[in-house]
Amino acid sequence: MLVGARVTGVQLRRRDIVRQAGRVRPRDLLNGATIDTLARHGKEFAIIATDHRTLSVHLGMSGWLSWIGSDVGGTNGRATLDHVHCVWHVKGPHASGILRFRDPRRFGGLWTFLSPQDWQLGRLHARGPDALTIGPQQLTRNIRNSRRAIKAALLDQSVLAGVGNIYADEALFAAGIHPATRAARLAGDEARVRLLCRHLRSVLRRAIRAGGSTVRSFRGTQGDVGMFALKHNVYGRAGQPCVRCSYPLATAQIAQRTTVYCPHCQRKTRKAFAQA
DNA sequence: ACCCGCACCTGTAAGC
DNA sequence: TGCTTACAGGTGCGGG
Repeated sequence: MLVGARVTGVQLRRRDIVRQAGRVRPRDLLNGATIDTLARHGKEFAIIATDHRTLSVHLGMSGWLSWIGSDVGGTNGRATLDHVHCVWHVKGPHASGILRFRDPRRFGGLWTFLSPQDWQLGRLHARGPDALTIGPQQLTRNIRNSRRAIKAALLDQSVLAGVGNIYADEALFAAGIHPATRAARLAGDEARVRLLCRHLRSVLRRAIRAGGSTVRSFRGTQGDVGMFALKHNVYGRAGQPCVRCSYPLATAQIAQRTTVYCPHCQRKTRKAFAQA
């Protein structure tokens, strides 16, 4: 809906959601631009204009981009303007409508750049490879000198970009890896790193296909809930029986985040797993 | 160099 | 009902 369309108006309702010093002009927020492409790396998204102006968006914990097509008076049309920090009016050959950035907690934000290269330099330089494409060799290289828990490493966006608390827990469960396993120790086990990479990709792909994980407030651009939470095997299921072995799922705090895992299916070493 | 702990926000649900 | 507390999808920074 956005690609090929022209931004005919921008309304910034809350200045400090744009993470930039000094004045923010409408043109910084793509006013007047024609949208050329959309890009994403990890959890960061960008709208790139034909004149190379680039606006990047991070949703943080509670951010939401919503689309209200002017042709449908959908339910989003009556949605509240509470915590809507920026509004774009868009006219295009395929669709016209209103894009809104809403973020109650304001952990998310907008970043403005003159080119996609500036976006790379300014925001992506410290990010690891995207979780959907990272290979076992790259992952091994990025964790082999780290003594922290593998869960903490997966949450570190400079190791790999795109995995958060939900999908870290889900991927570790799928791969049968204990979340507290030392990253460097795991790096020494080629087979298990390969397994982890495969499951990271598969969990993320399936979650995207299901429209994401709605735990409480998450919504897709059309206001729809994501159905992947129904498929969570561990996240949000502490105390409930493991789907694989029925043993009650345990919780731990790792990197200050609630971590849910199966103490039976996720052993720290393959040896222990084999002995079980 | 690495990584922990906390701060940054608001909304919601549970407990009393 | 109303007040208090705990917790939630993320990241950036100070400092140990």
